[in-house]
Amino acid sequence: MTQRIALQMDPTLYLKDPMSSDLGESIVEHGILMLDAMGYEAFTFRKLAERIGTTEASVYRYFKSKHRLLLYLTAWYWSWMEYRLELATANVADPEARLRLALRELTQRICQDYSTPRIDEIALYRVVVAESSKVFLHADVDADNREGCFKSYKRLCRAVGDLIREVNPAYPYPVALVSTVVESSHLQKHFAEHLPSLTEVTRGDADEATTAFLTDLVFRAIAPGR
Amino acid sequence: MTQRIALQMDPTLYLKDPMSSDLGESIVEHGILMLDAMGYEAFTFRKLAERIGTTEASVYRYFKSKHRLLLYLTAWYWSWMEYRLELATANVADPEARLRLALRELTQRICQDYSTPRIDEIALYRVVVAESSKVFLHADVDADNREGCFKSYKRLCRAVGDLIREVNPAYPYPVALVSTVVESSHLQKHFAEHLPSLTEVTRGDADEATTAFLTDLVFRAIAPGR
DNA sequence: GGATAACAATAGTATTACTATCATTACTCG
DNA sequence: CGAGTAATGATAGTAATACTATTGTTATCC
Repeated sequence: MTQRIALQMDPTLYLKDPMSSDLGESIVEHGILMLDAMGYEAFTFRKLAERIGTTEASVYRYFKSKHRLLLYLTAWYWSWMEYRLELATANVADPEARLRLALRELTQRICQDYSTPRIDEIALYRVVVAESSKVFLHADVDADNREGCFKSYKRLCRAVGDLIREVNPAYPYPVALVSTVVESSHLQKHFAEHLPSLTEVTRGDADEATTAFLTDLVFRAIAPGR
Repeated sequence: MTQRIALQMDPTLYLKDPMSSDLGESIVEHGILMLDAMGYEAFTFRKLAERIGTTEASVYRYFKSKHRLLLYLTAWYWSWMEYRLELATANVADPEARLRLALRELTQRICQDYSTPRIDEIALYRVVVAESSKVFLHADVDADNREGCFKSYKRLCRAVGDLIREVNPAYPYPVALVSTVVESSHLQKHFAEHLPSLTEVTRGDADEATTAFLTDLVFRAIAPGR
Protein backbone atom coordinates (compact mmCIF):
# COMPACT_ATOMS: atom_id res chain seq x y z
CA MET A 1 0.00 0.00 0.00
CA THR A 2 1.36 3.37 -0.97
CA GLN A 3 1.74 6.09 1.61
CA ARG A 4 -0.43 9.16 1.21
CA ILE A 5 1.26 12.38 2.12
CA ALA A 6 -0.68 15.37 3.35
CA LEU A 7 1.11 18.69 3.33
CA GLN A 8 0.31 21.07 6.14
CA MET A 9 -0.95 24.22 4.46
CA ASP A 10 -1.14 27.63 6.09
CA PRO A 11 -4.79 28.45 6.97
CA THR A 12 -4.51 31.98 5.62
CA LEU A 13 -4.44 30.49 2.13
CA TYR A 14 -8.02 29.24 2.28
CA LEU A 15 -11.34 29.98 3.93
CA LYS A 16 -12.15 26.33 4.52
CA ASP A 17 -9.49 23.64 4.25
CA PRO A 18 -9.95 22.05 0.81
CA MET A 19 -8.33 18.85 2.06
CA SER A 20 -11.10 18.45 4.63
CA SER A 21 -13.79 17.37 2.19
CA ASP A 22 -14.38 15.69 -1.10
CA LEU A 23 -15.68 18.89 -2.65
CA GLY A 24 -12.58 20.75 -1.51
CA GLU A 25 -10.33 18.14 -3.06
CA SER A 26 -12.31 18.37 -6.31
CA ILE A 27 -11.80 22.12 -6.37
CA VAL A 28 -8.05 21.67 -6.08
CA GLU A 29 -7.90 18.75 -8.49
CA HIS A 30 -9.91 20.35 -11.26
CA GLY A 31 -8.60 23.81 -10.50
CA ILE A 32 -5.15 22.55 -11.48
CA LEU A 33 -6.41 20.83 -14.62
CA MET A 34 -8.41 23.82 -15.80
CA LEU A 35 -5.68 26.36 -15.05
CA ASP A 36 -3.32 24.18 -17.04
CA ALA A 37 -5.73 23.86 -19.93
CA MET A 38 -6.99 27.43 -20.28
CA GLY A 39 -4.60 29.70 -18.34
CA TYR A 40 -5.28 31.93 -15.35
CA GLU A 41 -7.04 34.75 -17.20
CA ALA A 42 -9.66 32.56 -18.87
CA PHE A 43 -10.22 30.41 -15.80
CA THR A 44 -13.25 31.29 -13.65
CA PHE A 45 -14.93 29.85 -10.57
CA ARG A 46 -18.13 29.55 -12.55
CA LYS A 47 -16.53 27.27 -15.11
CA LEU A 48 -14.85 25.27 -12.35
CA ALA A 49 -18.13 24.87 -10.46
CA GLU A 50 -19.90 23.74 -13.60
CA ARG A 51 -17.20 21.16 -14.32
CA ILE A 52 -17.32 19.58 -10.88
CA GLY A 53 -21.09 19.80 -10.59
CA THR A 54 -21.36 22.36 -7.85
CA THR A 55 -22.08 26.08 -7.62
CA GLU A 56 -19.94 29.18 -7.71
CA ALA A 57 -21.01 30.02 -4.15
CA SER A 58 -19.70 26.70 -2.88
CA VAL A 59 -16.28 27.29 -4.43
CA TYR A 60 -16.18 30.68 -2.75
CA ARG A 61 -16.66 28.95 0.59
CA TYR A 62 -13.20 27.40 0.14
CA PHE A 63 -11.28 30.23 -1.50
CA LYS A 64 -12.07 33.88 -1.27
CA SER A 65 -10.83 34.61 -4.79
CA LYS A 66 -9.28 32.93 -7.77
CA HIS A 67 -6.06 34.69 -6.92
CA ARG A 68 -6.07 32.94 -3.56
CA LEU A 69 -6.66 29.59 -5.22
CA LEU A 70 -3.57 30.16 -7.39
CA LEU A 71 -1.67 31.18 -4.26
CA TYR A 72 -2.78 28.00 -2.53
CA LEU A 73 -1.69 25.83 -5.46
CA THR A 74 1.73 27.45 -5.76
CA ALA A 75 2.22 27.32 -1.99
CA TRP A 76 1.30 23.64 -2.12
CA TYR A 77 3.88 23.17 -4.85
CA TRP A 78 6.62 24.89 -2.85
CA SER A 79 5.81 22.86 0.26
CA TRP A 80 5.92 19.70 -1.76
CA MET A 81 9.24 20.79 -3.27
CA GLU A 82 10.62 21.42 0.23
CA TYR A 83 9.66 17.89 1.15
CA ARG A 84 11.27 16.52 -2.01
CA LEU A 85 14.45 18.45 -1.30
CA GLU A 86 14.66 17.01 2.19
CA LEU A 87 14.23 13.51 0.83
CA ALA A 88 16.79 14.02 -1.90
CA THR A 89 19.49 15.46 0.33
CA ALA A 90 18.77 13.54 3.53
CA ASN A 91 21.58 11.01 3.46
CA VAL A 92 24.17 13.05 1.63
CA ALA A 93 26.97 14.58 3.64
CA ASP A 94 29.03 16.40 1.03
CA PRO A 95 27.75 20.00 0.70
CA GLU A 96 28.53 20.23 -2.98
CA ALA A 97 26.69 17.00 -3.72
CA ARG A 98 23.73 18.17 -1.62
CA LEU A 99 23.53 21.42 -3.55
CA ARG A 100 23.79 19.62 -6.85
CA LEU A 101 20.92 17.32 -5.93
CA ALA A 102 18.82 20.22 -4.73
CA LEU A 103 19.34 22.11 -7.97
CA ARG A 104 18.33 19.04 -9.92
CA GLU A 105 15.09 18.74 -7.95
CA LEU A 106 14.38 22.45 -8.43
CA THR A 107 15.04 22.63 -12.14
CA GLN A 108 13.92 19.24 -13.47
CA ARG A 109 10.46 18.56 -14.65
CA ILE A 110 8.30 16.97 -12.07
CA CYS A 111 7.09 13.37 -12.16
CA GLN A 112 3.75 12.08 -11.04
CA ASP A 113 3.71 11.49 -7.29
CA TYR A 114 1.37 8.63 -6.47
CA SER A 115 1.24 9.51 -2.79
CA THR A 116 -0.94 12.54 -3.67
CA PRO A 117 -3.69 10.78 -5.61
CA ARG A 118 -5.89 13.71 -6.57
CA ILE A 119 -3.11 16.09 -7.53
CA ASP A 120 -1.71 15.91 -11.02
CA GLU A 121 1.83 17.12 -10.40
CA ILE A 122 2.67 17.27 -14.07
CA ALA A 123 -0.20 19.63 -14.77
CA LEU A 124 0.54 21.56 -11.58
CA TYR A 125 4.13 22.01 -12.70
CA ARG A 126 2.97 23.54 -15.97
CA VAL A 127 0.70 25.86 -13.98
CA VAL A 128 3.64 26.87 -11.79
CA VAL A 129 5.82 27.54 -14.85
CA ALA A 130 3.22 29.67 -16.59
CA GLU A 131 1.33 31.34 -13.74
CA SER A 132 3.22 31.32 -10.45
CA SER A 133 4.90 34.70 -10.96
CA LYS A 134 1.49 36.35 -11.08
CA VAL A 135 1.15 35.49 -7.45
CA PHE A 136 3.64 38.19 -6.45
CA LEU A 137 3.39 40.42 -9.53
CA HIS A 138 0.16 41.80 -8.18
CA ALA A 139 -1.01 45.03 -6.58
CA ASP A 140 -1.84 43.19 -3.34
CA VAL A 141 1.56 41.53 -2.78
CA ASP A 142 2.19 43.42 0.40
CA ALA A 143 -1.15 42.51 1.94
CA ASP A 144 -0.76 38.87 0.91
CA ASN A 145 2.74 38.85 2.31
CA ARG A 146 1.63 40.31 5.62
CA GLU A 147 -0.87 37.47 5.86
CA GLY A 148 1.91 34.93 5.34
CA CYS A 149 0.95 33.67 1.90
CA PHE A 150 4.56 33.33 0.73
CA LYS A 151 5.93 31.46 3.73
CA SER A 152 6.64 28.20 1.92
CA TYR A 153 8.36 29.94 -1.00
CA LYS A 154 10.55 31.87 1.41
CA ARG A 155 11.40 28.77 3.44
CA LEU A 156 12.42 26.94 0.31
CA CYS A 157 14.64 29.74 -0.97
CA ARG A 158 16.20 30.13 2.44
CA ALA A 159 16.89 26.40 2.66
CA VAL A 160 18.64 26.29 -0.71
CA GLY A 161 20.45 29.50 0.17
CA ASP A 162 21.79 27.67 3.23
CA LEU A 163 23.08 24.88 1.01
CA ILE A 164 24.98 27.49 -0.98
CA ARG A 165 26.40 28.95 2.21
CA GLU A 166 27.61 25.51 3.20
CA VAL A 167 29.60 25.31 -0.01
CA ASN A 168 30.89 28.86 0.09
CA PRO A 169 30.03 30.96 3.15
CA ALA A 170 31.67 33.99 1.57
CA TYR A 171 29.34 34.22 -1.44
CA PRO A 172 27.42 37.46 -0.94
CA TYR A 173 24.14 36.73 -2.79
CA PRO A 174 22.98 33.20 -1.92
CA VAL A 175 19.25 33.86 -1.72
CA ALA A 176 19.20 36.19 -4.72
CA LEU A 177 20.94 33.43 -6.66
CA VAL A 178 18.35 30.89 -5.59
CA SER A 179 15.38 33.05 -6.52
CA THR A 180 17.08 33.77 -9.83
CA VAL A 181 17.61 30.09 -10.54
CA VAL A 182 14.10 29.07 -9.54
CA GLU A 183 12.42 31.70 -11.67
CA SER A 184 14.83 31.25 -14.55
CA SER A 185 14.14 27.53 -14.68
CA HIS A 186 10.48 28.33 -15.28
CA LEU A 187 11.34 31.05 -17.73
CA GLN A 188 13.64 28.87 -19.83
CA LYS A 189 11.01 26.17 -20.15
CA HIS A 190 8.36 28.69 -21.04
CA PHE A 191 10.62 30.28 -23.64
CA ALA A 192 11.66 26.90 -25.05
CA GLU A 193 7.97 26.24 -25.63
CA HIS A 194 6.77 29.64 -26.82
CA LEU A 195 9.65 32.01 -27.63
CA PRO A 196 12.48 29.66 -28.58
CA SER A 197 14.81 32.37 -29.83
CA LEU A 198 15.16 33.63 -26.25
CA THR A 199 17.00 30.57 -24.99
CA GLU A 200 19.32 27.78 -26.06
CA VAL A 201 17.11 25.34 -24.16
CA THR A 202 15.00 23.45 -26.69
CA ARG A 203 11.62 21.79 -26.39
CA GLY A 204 13.10 18.34 -26.75
CA ASP A 205 15.64 18.51 -23.94
CA ALA A 206 14.17 21.33 -21.88
CA ASP A 207 14.63 19.57 -18.55
CA GLU A 208 18.19 18.34 -18.89
CA ALA A 209 19.36 21.50 -20.62
CA THR A 210 17.80 23.75 -17.99
CA THR A 211 19.39 21.77 -15.19
CA ALA A 212 22.75 21.81 -16.96
CA PHE A 213 22.59 25.55 -17.65
CA LEU A 214 21.58 26.51 -14.11
CA THR A 215 23.79 24.04 -12.26
CA ASP A 216 26.77 25.30 -14.21
CA LEU A 217 25.71 28.86 -13.47
CA VAL A 218 25.43 28.31 -9.73
CA PHE A 219 28.70 26.43 -9.27
CA ARG A 220 30.63 28.98 -11.28
CA ALA A 221 29.00 31.83 -9.42
CA ILE A 222 29.90 30.51 -6.00
CA ALA A 223 33.32 29.07 -6.83
CA PRO A 224 35.79 30.71 -4.46
CA GLY A 225 38.37 33.11 -5.85
CA ARG A 226 38.32 34.20 -9.45
CA MET B 1 17.75 72.70 -28.11
CA THR B 2 17.39 69.07 -27.07
CA GLN B 3 16.93 66.37 -29.66
CA ARG B 4 13.64 64.47 -29.64
CA ILE B 5 13.96 60.80 -30.41
CA ALA B 6 11.15 58.83 -31.99
CA LEU B 7 11.40 55.07 -31.85
CA GLN B 8 10.08 53.13 -34.79
CA MET B 9 7.44 50.80 -33.38
CA ASP B 10 6.10 47.75 -35.12
CA PRO B 11 2.60 48.47 -36.51
CA THR B 12 1.22 45.16 -35.24
CA LEU B 13 1.43 46.60 -31.72
CA TYR B 14 -1.27 49.20 -32.33
CA LEU B 15 -4.35 49.82 -34.42
CA LYS B 16 -3.50 53.47 -35.01
CA ASP B 17 -0.04 54.84 -34.30
CA PRO B 18 -0.27 56.58 -30.92
CA MET B 19 2.66 58.81 -31.86
CA SER B 20 0.69 60.22 -34.77
CA SER B 21 -1.66 62.38 -32.69
CA ASP B 22 -1.94 64.25 -29.46
CA LEU B 23 -4.63 61.91 -28.19
CA GLY B 24 -2.43 58.91 -28.95
CA GLU B 25 0.45 60.43 -27.02
CA SER B 26 -1.87 61.13 -24.10
CA ILE B 27 -2.95 57.51 -24.07
CA VAL B 28 0.65 56.38 -23.84
CA GLU B 29 1.66 59.06 -21.34
CA HIS B 30 -1.21 58.50 -18.91
CA GLY B 31 -1.32 54.77 -19.58
CA ILE B 32 2.17 54.56 -18.12
CA LEU B 33 1.32 56.72 -15.13
CA MET B 34 -1.87 54.85 -14.32
CA LEU B 35 -0.34 51.39 -14.77
CA ASP B 36 2.41 52.48 -12.42
CA ALA B 37 -0.02 53.83 -9.86
CA MET B 38 -2.67 51.10 -9.80
CA GLY B 39 -1.18 47.98 -11.44
CA TYR B 40 -2.29 46.16 -14.56
CA GLU B 41 -5.28 44.35 -13.06
CA ALA B 42 -6.98 47.47 -11.69
CA PHE B 43 -6.20 49.57 -14.76
CA THR B 44 -9.01 49.94 -17.32
CA PHE B 45 -9.50 51.85 -20.55
CA ARG B 46 -12.55 53.49 -19.03
CA LYS B 47 -10.51 55.00 -16.20
CA LEU B 48 -7.81 56.05 -18.65
CA ALA B 49 -10.35 57.69 -20.95
CA GLU B 50 -11.91 59.54 -18.06
CA ARG B 51 -8.52 60.81 -16.92
CA ILE B 52 -7.50 62.19 -20.29
CA GLY B 53 -10.94 63.54 -21.11
CA THR B 54 -11.84 61.23 -23.94
CA THR B 55 -14.00 58.14 -24.36
CA GLU B 56 -13.36 54.44 -24.06
CA ALA B 57 -14.19 54.01 -27.74
CA SER B 58 -11.47 56.46 -28.74
CA VAL B 59 -8.86 54.58 -26.73
CA TYR B 60 -9.91 51.38 -28.49
CA ARG B 61 -9.20 53.07 -31.79
CA TYR B 62 -5.50 53.08 -30.86
CA PHE B 63 -5.14 49.75 -29.05
CA LYS B 64 -7.33 46.73 -29.48
CA SER B 65 -6.98 45.66 -25.84
CA LYS B 66 -5.28 46.66 -22.64
CA HIS B 67 -2.98 43.71 -23.10
CA ARG B 68 -1.82 45.21 -26.39
CA LEU B 69 -1.21 48.55 -24.72
CA LEU B 70 1.04 46.84 -22.18
CA LEU B 71 2.77 45.05 -25.03
CA TYR B 72 3.29 48.33 -26.82
CA LEU B 73 4.78 49.95 -23.71
CA THR B 74 7.15 47.09 -22.99
CA ALA B 75 8.16 46.91 -26.66
CA TRP B 76 8.81 50.64 -26.55
CA TYR B 77 10.97 50.11 -23.49
CA TRP B 78 13.01 47.36 -25.16
CA SER B 79 13.53 49.44 -28.28
CA TRP B 80 14.63 52.34 -26.17
CA MET B 81 16.99 50.04 -24.26
CA GLU B 82 18.44 48.80 -27.54
CA TYR B 83 19.16 52.39 -28.50
CA ARG B 84 20.75 53.08 -25.11
CA LEU B 85 22.92 49.99 -25.46
CA GLU B 86 24.16 51.11 -28.83
CA LEU B 87 25.01 54.52 -27.46
CA ALA B 88 26.76 53.08 -24.42
CA THR B 89 28.91 50.60 -26.32
CA ALA B 90 29.47 52.55 -29.53
CA ASN B 91 33.02 53.73 -29.01
CA VAL B 92 34.30 50.87 -26.90
CA ALA B 93 36.45 48.25 -28.57
CA ASP B 94 37.24 45.84 -25.77
CA PRO B 95 34.56 43.10 -25.73
CA GLU B 96 34.68 42.67 -21.96
CA ALA B 97 34.23 46.38 -21.38
CA ARG B 98 31.37 46.45 -23.90
CA LEU B 99 29.60 43.64 -22.11
CA ARG B 100 30.13 45.28 -18.74
CA LEU B 101 28.60 48.52 -19.97
CA ALA B 102 25.68 46.69 -21.53
CA LEU B 103 24.94 44.85 -18.29
CA ARG B 104 25.01 48.11 -16.42
CA GLU B 105 22.47 49.66 -18.80
CA LEU B 106 20.26 46.59 -18.52
CA THR B 107 20.28 46.26 -14.76
CA GLN B 108 20.49 49.83 -13.50
CA ARG B 109 17.48 51.91 -12.78
CA ILE B 110 16.55 54.16 -15.58
CA CYS B 111 16.88 57.93 -15.52
CA GLN B 112 14.56 60.45 -17.04
CA ASP B 113 15.25 60.91 -20.73
CA TYR B 114 14.43 64.44 -21.79
CA SER B 115 14.44 63.56 -25.46
CA THR B 116 11.11 61.74 -24.98
CA PRO B 117 9.10 64.51 -23.41
CA ARG B 118 5.78 62.78 -22.83
CA ILE B 119 7.17 59.49 -21.56
CA ASP B 120 8.05 59.19 -17.91
CA GLU B 121 10.83 56.61 -18.09
CA ILE B 122 11.05 56.24 -14.34
CA ALA B 123 7.39 55.28 -14.11
CA LEU B 124 7.71 53.12 -17.22
CA TYR B 125 10.61 51.29 -15.65
CA ARG B 126 8.49 50.45 -12.61
CA VAL B 127 5.77 49.20 -14.95
CA VAL B 128 8.30 47.03 -16.75
CA VAL B 129 9.59 45.61 -13.45
CA ALA B 130 6.14 44.77 -12.13
CA GLU B 131 4.15 43.95 -15.25
CA SER B 132 6.30 43.08 -18.26
CA SER B 133 6.37 39.34 -17.61
CA LYS B 134 2.60 39.23 -18.01
CA VAL B 135 3.13 40.04 -21.64
CA PHE B 136 4.43 36.54 -22.35
CA LEU B 137 2.87 34.68 -19.41
CA HIS B 138 -0.42 34.71 -21.22
CA ALA B 139 -2.59 32.21 -23.05
CA ASP B 140 -2.15 34.13 -26.32
CA VAL B 141 1.67 34.23 -26.37
CA ASP B 142 1.88 32.15 -29.48
CA ALA B 143 -0.55 34.30 -31.43
CA ASP B 144 1.14 37.51 -30.26
CA ASN B 145 4.51 36.04 -31.16
CA ARG B 146 3.34 35.07 -34.63
CA GLU B 147 2.28 38.68 -35.13
CA GLY B 148 5.77 39.86 -34.17
CA CYS B 149 4.95 41.52 -30.86
CA PHE B 150 8.17 40.39 -29.20
CA LYS B 151 10.57 41.45 -31.92
CA SER B 152 12.31 44.19 -29.96
CA TYR B 153 12.76 41.99 -26.91
CA LYS B 154 14.26 39.26 -29.03
CA ARG B 155 16.56 41.68 -30.85
CA LEU B 156 17.82 43.03 -27.57
CA CYS B 157 18.52 39.61 -26.07
CA ARG B 158 20.23 38.52 -29.26
CA ALA B 159 22.40 41.64 -29.29
CA VAL B 160 23.57 41.12 -25.71
CA GLY B 161 24.02 37.42 -26.43
CA ASP B 162 26.37 38.45 -29.23
CA LEU B 163 28.39 40.55 -26.79
CA ILE B 164 28.78 37.45 -24.62
CA ARG B 165 29.88 35.44 -27.63
CA GLU B 166 32.51 38.06 -28.38
CA VAL B 167 33.97 37.52 -24.92
CA ASN B 168 33.71 33.74 -24.95
CA PRO B 169 32.48 32.09 -28.15
CA ALA B 170 32.49 28.70 -26.44
CA TYR B 171 29.90 29.53 -23.79
CA PRO B 172 26.89 27.35 -24.64
CA TYR B 173 24.00 29.41 -23.21
CA PRO B 174 24.51 33.08 -24.12
CA VAL B 175 20.89 33.99 -24.84
CA ALA B 176 19.51 31.97 -21.94
CA LEU B 177 21.95 33.83 -19.72
CA VAL B 178 20.77 37.19 -21.04
CA SER B 179 17.09 36.45 -20.57
CA THR B 180 17.89 35.19 -17.08
CA VAL B 181 19.78 38.36 -16.22
CA VAL B 182 17.16 40.69 -17.64
CA GLU B 183 14.27 39.04 -15.83
CA SER B 184 16.27 38.54 -12.65
CA SER B 185 17.13 42.23 -12.51
CA HIS B 186 13.42 43.01 -12.41
CA LEU B 187 12.76 40.24 -9.95
CA GLN B 188 15.44 41.35 -7.50
CA LYS B 189 14.11 44.90 -7.47
CA HIS B 190 10.57 43.71 -7.01
CA PHE B 191 11.64 41.41 -4.17
CA ALA B 192 13.75 44.11 -2.54
CA GLU B 193 10.61 46.23 -2.44
CA HIS B 194 7.98 43.66 -1.52
CA LEU B 195 9.52 40.35 -0.39
CA PRO B 196 12.91 41.35 1.00
CA SER B 197 13.75 37.96 2.46
CA LEU B 198 14.01 36.57 -1.09
CA THR B 199 17.09 38.59 -2.01
CA GLU B 200 20.19 40.21 -0.55
CA VAL B 201 19.44 43.28 -2.65
CA THR B 202 17.97 45.94 -0.37
CA ARG B 203 15.64 48.83 -1.08
CA GLY B 204 18.34 51.38 -0.41
CA ASP B 205 20.93 50.09 -2.86
CA ALA B 206 18.73 48.07 -5.19
CA ASP B 207 20.32 49.39 -8.36
CA GLU B 208 24.00 49.06 -7.54
CA ALA B 209 23.53 45.75 -5.75
CA THR B 210 21.54 44.26 -8.63
CA THR B 211 24.16 45.36 -11.13
CA ALA B 212 26.95 43.99 -8.94
CA PHE B 213 25.18 40.66 -8.39
CA LEU B 214 24.35 40.10 -12.04
CA THR B 215 27.60 41.40 -13.52
CA ASP B 216 29.53 39.08 -11.23
CA LEU B 217 27.20 36.24 -12.21
CA VAL B 218 27.68 36.76 -15.93
CA PHE B 219 31.44 37.13 -15.90
CA ARG B 220 31.90 34.07 -13.73
CA ALA B 221 29.51 32.07 -15.86
CA ILE B 222 31.32 32.82 -19.09
CA ALA B 223 34.88 32.75 -17.76
CA PRO B 224 36.77 30.19 -19.83
CA GLY B 225 37.92 26.97 -18.18
CA ARG B 226 36.92 26.04 -14.69
C1' DG C 1 -34.83 13.83 17.70
C1' DG C 2 -33.11 18.25 17.50
C1' DA C 3 -29.27 21.12 16.45
C1' DT C 4 -25.52 22.05 13.38
C1' DA C 5 -22.93 22.24 9.34
C1' DA C 6 -22.42 21.65 4.47
C1' DC C 7 -24.10 22.30 0.31
C1' DA C 8 -27.51 23.41 -3.61
C1' DA C 9 -30.37 26.68 -5.91
C1' DT C 10 -31.25 30.98 -7.27
C1' DA C 11 -30.73 35.74 -7.70
C1' DG C 12 -28.50 39.83 -7.87
C1' DT C 13 -24.69 43.72 -8.17
C1' DA C 14 -21.09 46.42 -9.85
C1' DT C 15 -17.65 46.30 -13.02
C1' DT C 16 -15.05 44.85 -17.06
C1' DA C 17 -13.73 44.38 -21.79
C1' DC C 18 -15.20 45.39 -25.78
C1' DT C 19 -18.52 46.73 -29.94
C1' DA C 20 -21.80 49.55 -32.54
C1' DT C 21 -23.88 53.66 -34.18
C1' DC C 22 -24.14 58.24 -35.37
C1' DA C 23 -23.22 63.12 -35.05
C1' DT C 24 -19.69 66.68 -35.10
C1' DT C 25 -15.53 68.86 -36.02
C1' DA C 26 -11.23 69.76 -38.58
C1' DC C 27 -8.40 69.37 -42.17
C1' DT C 28 -7.34 68.42 -47.26
C1' DC C 29 -7.53 68.56 -52.04
C1' DG C 30 -9.13 70.27 -56.22
C1' DC D 1 -14.53 77.97 -51.53
C1' DG D 2 -16.73 73.77 -51.01
C1' DA D 3 -16.97 68.66 -50.92
C1' DG D 4 -15.08 64.79 -49.01
C1' DT D 5 -12.61 62.31 -45.64
C1' DA D 6 -10.57 61.23 -41.24
C1' DA D 7 -10.56 61.78 -36.28
C1' DT D 8 -13.08 62.20 -32.38
C1' DG D 9 -17.13 62.71 -29.17
C1' DA D 10 -21.43 61.04 -27.36
C1' DT D 11 -24.19 57.49 -26.18
C1' DA D 12 -25.71 52.87 -25.83
C1' DG D 13 -25.39 48.26 -25.42
C1' DT D 14 -23.64 43.20 -24.60
C1' DA D 15 -21.80 39.23 -22.61
C1' DA D 16 -19.01 37.93 -19.12
C1' DT D 17 -16.56 38.41 -14.66
C1' DA D 18 -15.85 38.46 -9.71
C1' DC D 19 -18.19 38.30 -6.15
C1' DT D 20 -22.31 38.46 -2.35
C1' DA D 21 -26.73 37.33 -0.30
C1' DT D 22 -30.67 34.50 0.81
C1' DT D 23 -33.10 30.54 1.48
C1' DG D 24 -34.06 25.81 1.34
C1' DT D 25 -32.44 20.92 1.63
C1' DT D 26 -29.76 17.23 3.16
C1' DA D 27 -26.48 14.61 5.94
C1' DT D 28 -24.35 14.24 10.51
C1' DC D 29 -23.55 14.04 15.22
C1' DC D 30 -24.52 13.89 19.99
